[in-house]
Amino acid sequence: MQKKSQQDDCSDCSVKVFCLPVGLNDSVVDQLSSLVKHKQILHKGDYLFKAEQKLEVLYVIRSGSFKTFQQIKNSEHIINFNLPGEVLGFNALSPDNHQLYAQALETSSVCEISFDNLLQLASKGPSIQKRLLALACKRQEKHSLFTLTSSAIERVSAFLLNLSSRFKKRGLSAQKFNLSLPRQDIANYLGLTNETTRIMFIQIIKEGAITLENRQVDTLDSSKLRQYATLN
Amino acid sequence: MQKKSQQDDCSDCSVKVFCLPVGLNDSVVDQLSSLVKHKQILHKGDYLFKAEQKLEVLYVIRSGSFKTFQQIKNSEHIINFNLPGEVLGFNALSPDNHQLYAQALETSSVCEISFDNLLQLASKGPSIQKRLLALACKRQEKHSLFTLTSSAIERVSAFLLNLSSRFKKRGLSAQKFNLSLPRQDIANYLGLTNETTRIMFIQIIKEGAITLENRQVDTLDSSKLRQYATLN
DNA sequence: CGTAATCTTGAGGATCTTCAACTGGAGTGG
DNA sequence: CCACTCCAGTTGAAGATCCTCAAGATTACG
Repeated sequence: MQKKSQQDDCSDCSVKVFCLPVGLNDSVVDQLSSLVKHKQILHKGDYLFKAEQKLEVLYVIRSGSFKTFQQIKNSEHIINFNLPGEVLGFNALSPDNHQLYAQALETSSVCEISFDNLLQLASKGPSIQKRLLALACKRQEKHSLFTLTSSAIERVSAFLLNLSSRFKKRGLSAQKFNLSLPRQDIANYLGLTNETTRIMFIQIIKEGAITLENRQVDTLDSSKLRQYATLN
Repeated sequence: MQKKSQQDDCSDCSVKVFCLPVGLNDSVVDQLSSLVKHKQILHKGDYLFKAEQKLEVLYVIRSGSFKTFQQIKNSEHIINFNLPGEVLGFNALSPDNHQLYAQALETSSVCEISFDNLLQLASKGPSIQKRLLALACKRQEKHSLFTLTSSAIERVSAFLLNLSSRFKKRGLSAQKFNLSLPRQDIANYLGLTNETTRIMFIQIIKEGAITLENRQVDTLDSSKLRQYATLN
């Protein structure tokens, strides 16, 4: 196998601290790195995969962001938003093909790992196996953010807090960040209409828990937000 | 290792067609079988595991039923109902301990498999590895049943259809089955109040889509139910 | 048989959605 | 540079859906 260039090496990747390699030792990471096909570029609106496709590769987001959604009778239901370092594709494991669509929210790049190769590698030791299982399980479910009975303001607050903490984990500001997704998509994700979502945003802004301009959140006050998020 | 008695052998187990061994060849199943500690009995209300406990074993339900739920501020939120053949415990993989409580709804029995031993076995081949990953992913998420914007009647109908198909898969009647769980729990699971849930049940019964006595569903008309479940 | 738990019922009200009209900015073509 | 369309976002009124609450009926179970 040909030696990859420096920039394509997992051990130098800027997202490696959230990505597959977390917790693996260097020699395993090197083997992993050799399996990775790097840097497919997608533009806003491009699909990374669609429902019904078979699982052949897992994708790791290297930059940008994606949304995953299911399509029911011409209406889409957004399942998740995904940020750099997150792994997409596990949902295709059972049943045997993708259940979701994954679409780029902005210009983004991904790494590809052939699923078969990954399983081969996993056979060699339980560490990567355990890591794979943990990733497969981690796929955030909404009930970790809010419950089916949460009110509109709880959902919006929980969403903002969740985004904030995920940006922070990535070394970005927890107070200032960009909502790369349209208001409509946020509402859809939260199970609300965009009108209701807007009213909640206004309320949150009035109370001084965030300031917002265009899609740019500034000065997020997480303690105030937490008050809203945990009324239930 | 001591030879297990006939009744404790996976290859003779009545739930093996839904359980871990699905799709594995006989020799792997034999190895798996030797790892399994059989038949812990739990009674109604007993906990199989609680949140914060560390993951040491996976459980397979052999008979009976369980509910899993999370506890937030003294109120429980039911995540799932589980039937024989289903595997419990994966939710403890990430982060490093159980996030949920699992409680028996009736007298039930489970098999235990040490997680470490299972990983050892998985190292020997990608088939069981893939099976494990698939199971970890399969844990039904509610968005496969209904969405956050589904109405009360859609949720109740979808719930009944889901139960029906799961019983059918287990060789039981899809038309007649027992709701082993109190109305309150159904409502909680669906994100509704028990009053609303009851009204929906009444409506469904009036339309002739099911008949119901105590907790016993008879003559479930799945095509009528499907009409309700897919209004969205 | 008695107590506790679960289920039932109905009135009133809060929350969220629906609908329809309006605003404003981005992109396009004259 | 201006008019035009298109799309996302904004706003408010009216109404549907679902929840809250409280009280009574029924069932489960020791």
